[in-house]
Amino acid sequence: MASERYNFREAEPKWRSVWEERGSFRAVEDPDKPKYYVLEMFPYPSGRLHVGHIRNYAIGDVVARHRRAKGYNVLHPMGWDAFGLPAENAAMANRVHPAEWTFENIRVMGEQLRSIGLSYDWEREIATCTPDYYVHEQRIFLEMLRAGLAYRKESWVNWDPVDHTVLANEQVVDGRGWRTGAPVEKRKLTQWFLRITEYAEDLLESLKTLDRWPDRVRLMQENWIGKSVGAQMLFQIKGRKDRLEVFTTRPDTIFGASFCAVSADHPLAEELAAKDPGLAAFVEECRHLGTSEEAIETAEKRGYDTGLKVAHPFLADVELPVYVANFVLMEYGTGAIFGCPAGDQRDLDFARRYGLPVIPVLWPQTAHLLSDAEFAALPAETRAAFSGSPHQTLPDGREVFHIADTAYTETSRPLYTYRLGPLSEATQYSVDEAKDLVIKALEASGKGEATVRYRLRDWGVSRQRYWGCPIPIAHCDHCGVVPVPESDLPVVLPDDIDFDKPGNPLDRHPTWKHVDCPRCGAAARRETDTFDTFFESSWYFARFAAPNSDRATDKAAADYWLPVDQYIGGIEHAVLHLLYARFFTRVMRRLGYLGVDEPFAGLMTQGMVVHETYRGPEGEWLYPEEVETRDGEAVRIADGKPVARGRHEKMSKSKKNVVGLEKVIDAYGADTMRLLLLSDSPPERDLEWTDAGAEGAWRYLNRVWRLVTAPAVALPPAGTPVPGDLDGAAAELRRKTHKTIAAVDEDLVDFRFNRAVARLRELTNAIGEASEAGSAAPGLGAALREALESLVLMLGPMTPHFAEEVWAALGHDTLVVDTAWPVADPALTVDDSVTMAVQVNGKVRGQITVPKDSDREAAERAALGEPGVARALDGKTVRKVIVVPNRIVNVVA
RNA sequence: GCCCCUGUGGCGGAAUCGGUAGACGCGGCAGACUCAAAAUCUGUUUCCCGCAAGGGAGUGGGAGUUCGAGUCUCCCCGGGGGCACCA
Repeated sequence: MASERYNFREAEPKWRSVWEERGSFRAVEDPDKPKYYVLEMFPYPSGRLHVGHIRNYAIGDVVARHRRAKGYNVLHPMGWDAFGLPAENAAMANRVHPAEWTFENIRVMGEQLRSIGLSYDWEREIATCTPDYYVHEQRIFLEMLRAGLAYRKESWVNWDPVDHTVLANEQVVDGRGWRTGAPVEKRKLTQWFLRITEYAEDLLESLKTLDRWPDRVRLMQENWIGKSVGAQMLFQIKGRKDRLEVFTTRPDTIFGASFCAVSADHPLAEELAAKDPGLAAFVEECRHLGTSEEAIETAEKRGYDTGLKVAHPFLADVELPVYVANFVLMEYGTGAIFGCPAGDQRDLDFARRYGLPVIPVLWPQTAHLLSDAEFAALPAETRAAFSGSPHQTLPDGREVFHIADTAYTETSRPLYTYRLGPLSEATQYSVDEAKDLVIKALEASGKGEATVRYRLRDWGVSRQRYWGCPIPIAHCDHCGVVPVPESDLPVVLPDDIDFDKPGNPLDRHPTWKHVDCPRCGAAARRETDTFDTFFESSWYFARFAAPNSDRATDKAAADYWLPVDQYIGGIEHAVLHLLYARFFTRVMRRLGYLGVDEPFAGLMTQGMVVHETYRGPEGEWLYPEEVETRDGEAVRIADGKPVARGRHEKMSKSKKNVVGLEKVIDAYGADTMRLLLLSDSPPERDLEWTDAGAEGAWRYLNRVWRLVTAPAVALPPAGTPVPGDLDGAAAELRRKTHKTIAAVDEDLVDFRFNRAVARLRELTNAIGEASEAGSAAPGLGAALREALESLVLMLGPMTPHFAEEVWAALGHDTLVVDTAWPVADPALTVDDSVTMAVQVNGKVRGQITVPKDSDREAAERAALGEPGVARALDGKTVRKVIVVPNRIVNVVA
């Protein structure tokens, strides 16, 4: 006798071991089958998983299982992004070795992932902190070094004072470290860099080919790469031999230039500061200026006059003073600018402060350019209006232009009146024409040229930390920087380290860093920096193709599996990991490892799982299980004190609004959790986790369970064909079944899991209704069996254990994971008759049911015969009837 | 400041092409079963007027295009995100 409720506690472990024994998810290259590589961003093993983490994997598993059922050869691997700072922090806090901490977390999280029935090929599991894995990146690095794609240089870097390490530009968010949130300091250090900028144009251009990526992510990468088209200009420094190199996107404004300025970090500033204590003090001050948003908003535009002058490239009698200015960034362009106060607000603020000329070079062609004298003659209140905009209409009707303290940056007008110095006196050009004229003149005189600049910087990969991949380099007093020979790889991290003091334990290790120079044999020092941990995640997808290869990957296997057909992960990696991985793929192709340029053909960025937050009487965060609702008020269970319900936020340990995985699985089973994670919201949006939602999903599974185990109408045995000539409830159910199959298939391909679930629930409702409606109808049992079996097969990707249990209960001795996706009969997905709405003047006044594809006349006749329509038309003349076949009739009266 | 996304019942959301707005679920309400409860089932649930039949309004606000607009165009408002002293 079947139990009234589905027993997930027994069923879930049982089916998992069946799949495991049969190797159901093992991936083997097979050239005769279409391949499909689905990958979820692999996790950092930080501790325990909660339900918020699972959404990503649940989505990936639906995709993998659906594709498998559709006949694809699916690769669905899982691994661990296992190097990282939390392991070191845990080591310092708990005196546990980072490796021990990491592998324990991998064990726990691996068990957790296994407990939800994800269809991974666990034989391909990798952990990036093992020498087996990182030896390959040491080799790739040495190959990059030889190819000129890696280099060492001294530069200003972002220093995280809490983690005691350098950060890449991508890891600095609003002037703060991405992990610690601490304000980033500037330090000058010698670091290893990877030449990602060499691929800037390719990375930008190829974004256009990634048509299965969200536009949002492509846009963010586009902004990050930040292409600017402009000109490089050379200004001769008076009394010196060298020239000042400046980058501008607006060469057309050169005739409005009134000064040049360089960054405090510019070599010229450093050189001059050595002899000028005032300048040295100013430079020092600039370096301490914060880079946060508030700091920038409030910072005044300040400068220090170096006393140097440069020649204007076109005007022989004009000299421009050179300042060191606090608003010029060394990181962008050349670290030097020319200032055109009329066309740039910062330059204008600066010019007003230091009494520099403001020379308009462009203004709306219809406006009269006021001279200073004309402007001074205006009444005070009229002059005040120019603070808002330099373009004004005077009380006497004259349209005029004069710059007070707002620069004129308008660029949307096609034509300006330009003052292009000797190139042309005031005349009309578009901005683009003016730029071209100036650039041609620059190139003709050897004082500059058209150029393209990118915001993207080379990727600094040195980290002053222990728990990362050692950089395979030795430093020798005689030979300098010497790569470790390939035969000596891997350079393995030492185990015996201590974390008593902050900083890098590799630096303090008594023996590890001492090594004989690979070139001359003299005593040398190992590089003690390790790689940025984004190094590991930049190529792991290629390793999964051949996880045991003695090369980073196997070319044939990689050619078979790559690119990843569907990648799934959080939006937070839109520029970090996803950009680095695209770069690495290009590098690995160049080095002969891969045959593709783009690692991820399809990308889906899933939303977060959010949960209500709770705060107790003292404002402290409370876990959901500490809170209950009494008489509509939230109270703390322990003492009944009132609890404030807060915003619904991303599940996080710090806000305590997490729901433990084990708790949910214990109460409802993994399938209920999976179903809820898929059903309530579209995957790219945030999803609210509620107990009521879990209850609802659990109720649904039991409803299906009862329909199968206690059917109202006896089901024929498995394998009984459905009669071709059904009618009534049986025929209707059959149509519903086939329509659902077609629709769900499409929904899953398009990641509309919430809609797929809704359709399955509709089919379930239809099954329930049909069993009640016509117990005597001929063929109903067979139609019910077909409906139930289709339903179960379609539930397979979402609730896999449940589907197997129900499939067996339906009398099958096969597995759902080995059964093909149901096929919709096209003849059964369309109806013979259609219901059309009838509108009168755009308002719905009735409905008609007519044979499908009825001609216009028939539909019109039926529509006008509707009582509700006739009533609405009473006393009116029909002027026009619009018939949209099979959809709508609109009567215009 | 620039760029992007988004706004639909009490709530999550559906409406693929401009064609019956609110599928499906959550929550609520009423009822059945029960000694009672749980579980389950049935009905109902956008708002307003009405006993009802029926009518009116309605997709953030305003205008427009159209026989017809949640969907297209323009302006405005709210929410979220990205970039940013970027020359």
